[in-house]
Amino acid sequence: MTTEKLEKVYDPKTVEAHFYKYWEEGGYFRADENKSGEPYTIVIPPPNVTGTLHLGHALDNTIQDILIRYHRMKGYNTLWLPGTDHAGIATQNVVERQLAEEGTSKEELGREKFVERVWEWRKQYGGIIINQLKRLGSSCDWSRERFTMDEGLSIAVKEVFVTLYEQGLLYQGDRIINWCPRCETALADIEVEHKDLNAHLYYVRYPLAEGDGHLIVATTRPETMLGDTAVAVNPQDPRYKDYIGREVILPILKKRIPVIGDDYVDVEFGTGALKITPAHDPNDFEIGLKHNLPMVKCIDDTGRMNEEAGPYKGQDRLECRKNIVADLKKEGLLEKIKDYQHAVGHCYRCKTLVEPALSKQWFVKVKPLAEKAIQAVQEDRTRIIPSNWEKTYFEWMNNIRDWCVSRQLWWGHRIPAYYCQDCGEVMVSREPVTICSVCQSSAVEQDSDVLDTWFSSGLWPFSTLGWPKKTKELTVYYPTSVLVTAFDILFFWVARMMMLGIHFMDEVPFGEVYIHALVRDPEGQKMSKSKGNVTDPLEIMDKYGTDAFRFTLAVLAAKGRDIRLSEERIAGYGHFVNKLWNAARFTLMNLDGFTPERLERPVLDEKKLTLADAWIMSRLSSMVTEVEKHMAGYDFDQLANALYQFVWHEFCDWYLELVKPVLYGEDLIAKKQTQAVLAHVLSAILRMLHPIMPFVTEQIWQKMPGVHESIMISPFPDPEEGRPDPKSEREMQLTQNVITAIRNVRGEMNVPPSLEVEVIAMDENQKNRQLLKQQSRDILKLVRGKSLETTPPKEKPEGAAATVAGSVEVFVKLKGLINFDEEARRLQKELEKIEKEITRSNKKLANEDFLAKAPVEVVTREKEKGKVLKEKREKLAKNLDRVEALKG
RNA sequence: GGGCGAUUAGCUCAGCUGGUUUAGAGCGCCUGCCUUACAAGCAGGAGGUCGUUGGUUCGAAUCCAAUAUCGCCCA
Repeated sequence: MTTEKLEKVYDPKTVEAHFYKYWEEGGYFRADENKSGEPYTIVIPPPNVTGTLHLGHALDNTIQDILIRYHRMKGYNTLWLPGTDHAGIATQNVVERQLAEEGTSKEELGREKFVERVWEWRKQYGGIIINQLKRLGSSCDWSRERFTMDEGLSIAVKEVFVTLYEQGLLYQGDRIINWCPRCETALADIEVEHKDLNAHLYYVRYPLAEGDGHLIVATTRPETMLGDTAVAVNPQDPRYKDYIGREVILPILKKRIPVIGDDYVDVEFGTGALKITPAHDPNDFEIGLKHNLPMVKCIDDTGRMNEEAGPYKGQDRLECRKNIVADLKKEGLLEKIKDYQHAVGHCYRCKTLVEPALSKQWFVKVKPLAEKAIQAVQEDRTRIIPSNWEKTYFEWMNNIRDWCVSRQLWWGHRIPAYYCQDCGEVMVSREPVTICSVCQSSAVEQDSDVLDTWFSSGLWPFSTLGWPKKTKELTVYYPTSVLVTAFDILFFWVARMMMLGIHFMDEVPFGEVYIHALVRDPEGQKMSKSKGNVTDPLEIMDKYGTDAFRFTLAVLAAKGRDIRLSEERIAGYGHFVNKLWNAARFTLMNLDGFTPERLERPVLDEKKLTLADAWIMSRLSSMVTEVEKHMAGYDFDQLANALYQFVWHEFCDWYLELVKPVLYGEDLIAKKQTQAVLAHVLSAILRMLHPIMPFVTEQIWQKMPGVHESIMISPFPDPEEGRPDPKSEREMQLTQNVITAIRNVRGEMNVPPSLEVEVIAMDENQKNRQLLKQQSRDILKLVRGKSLETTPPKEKPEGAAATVAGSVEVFVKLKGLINFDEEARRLQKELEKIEKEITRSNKKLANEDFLAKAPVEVVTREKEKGKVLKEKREKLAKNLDRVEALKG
């Protein structure tokens, strides 16, 4: 058969588009729950529908795709389930902005119309990130794509909400929550980002109601004093304990408020007297409850002061702060202002300053759920990799507080709680409620709030498989095998899935959690749009090809490390893709007339294998073993590096060069055998690389003789496809050393490239001589040599440069060319190197403690090493003497 | 304030449970080559007291302690 040739340069663009379509249309991504085989499941961390692919996604999905493609080739029943997240706040913000541009607003539109608009928006733009994932080569089962607002997933959400309510694990209550005045919604604790701000500590005098004097309180938020309902001091504090029970006048509002005693007050902080604002601070709230204080909210939902703020009503909270400080100063009640640095909460979506505020919300009682989630990790039912994240996980889970799940948004899962307008009854129900179950009134209204997006994504590993229905998919694919994500959503998402998965499925949602690094810019900064340091993965893929990009991500994905992505690095691995391409081009050019019986296990005449063939087969065997090891350990950097090393520096640099004489030679039987090995090793390389570089490997694969199917479903190589052969590896090692030594001489002595040199190799070891004789054709070819004489040690040739490779003394005849000064210098340099090593080795061996305490094999090895070094030194020294004499 | 991590070649990073590592890779640098797979290439080369100081050990880039610098998370 004839082989189609490849183009000279690999062109990623056409290949990528072509093969993605080929895979998708061929149904290669599709999972089948009725198929046999051990299941291997990954659910994608669903990106926001509003999102576009960033480097974090690229890394995350590249890793998942590597795992999925690998396991698919290994014969697992593989499912990679994709989808997107409805991203409540983010999506609502996007559509609101769109409305603003049109000169309207969601309020003008009304809730129903607005939600329709969001769905429309989703239909139009929601597929963007999905297409970008395809661009990356992700082999997801798109026929199972899910969206957190899908009907099925919405049923799951309702079921979970109602069940938790029935179990007493979900309640409505008045608590301090984090309020974003821009988004006008409550946020969960972890949706708040704390940033250090340079602020001020204001010392304010609160005059005593009876008699002279005052208490000074220190606060960072003077505007909240309008909601103060007490001043607290520590009862142990001698400065203040007599004030307890008296009253002070709240400045500005001139209200009388009590001085109370509470251990909570830190005597060291500020003045030791603490203003208490129960409606605007979580700690003050607790104290307020304990002491039965009134709770006065003075800031409204938009961040403005309300009627409780008296003269400041209608002012923005920060404007009010300025004014109130000015007024206090005027009244002589401001003691001093100190610079003060402290962490202030910001909305993680819009970066607005968050306001702690008293509010009626729905909460999940997470403690009991968290306990089981902690246990699961302690018992290794879920392994977190790398394991140092376990500590962080435990830390967070142990200090977890009730989870505020209601959001004052319009876009999301509407809370299935209903309120009777007549008798006030609260009804939580799976079905819509129209009649009050207590008073039969029909004045029933559903809660206007929606649920936190993470509430629905917390169900992702099982809601996507059909839960609460008992589906075949659930039995086959749950629990999932591994969850791949960055640490920044370990708590947001992973912890929630753990808690809810265990609670509702009675089984952990995933056996392993692989936490990978965060991608940063070359300066180590977190990439963000506001910093303008964002690298667009799509531009990268356009420029260097998807395979080069994916390979780079894999190489950089070392555990427990942030990734700094530089373009030069990607370009470098682009060269690797091209190298592979050209190696394949060469191979295919030389397979004419060859039809493999079996590509995976070539039929070989073991006795007639050339040294190169036996060697590469042996190396291949170890390579496969290594690849499997790294794959199992999530060591993608080592995986990629090992393959790079093997392909470039063993397969290309050595094997392909050694194979040329056979392929161009007359011995047709030998040629056929080498063709079989060559084709086989290339095929194994392609299959090993395919999970990382899917496109180029598929393109080459399709050109291989005898191939009719996608590489995606070809078997992943196993070590048996190679042929472990330590003897050949040893022999090849010696051959390579001799070749390198001669090349070294040529380079150092500036031998003109066109000059073919005569070489003499001396060795007492007869086997070595025989080996070199056998390999002389290859050696001569790789060093541009004219002749190779192998002999036992004898008189050294004149006018030759000498070097040593193992036990072999190598002489390169350079009569007339040789510059003795230069040769002496070269030998001197080599000797110095050796001398250093010998000194080191001698020191070790002279140490009696070493001989006594180190393991025997280490000592033996060291002795052996010392012997070899000394022999080498002797040879070099003799040659140096000779050269020095000739210099004479 | 508590916790985690980093510090290795000019740059970006590997180096896993101490001893075949004489500390590696990519990019960059120097020398020579357009050798019919690849100049996105080939061959050769230079470049590191492994942040600092102590300790453990026969042996430390690797383990321990302190310290410096930087980064992240939590309060």
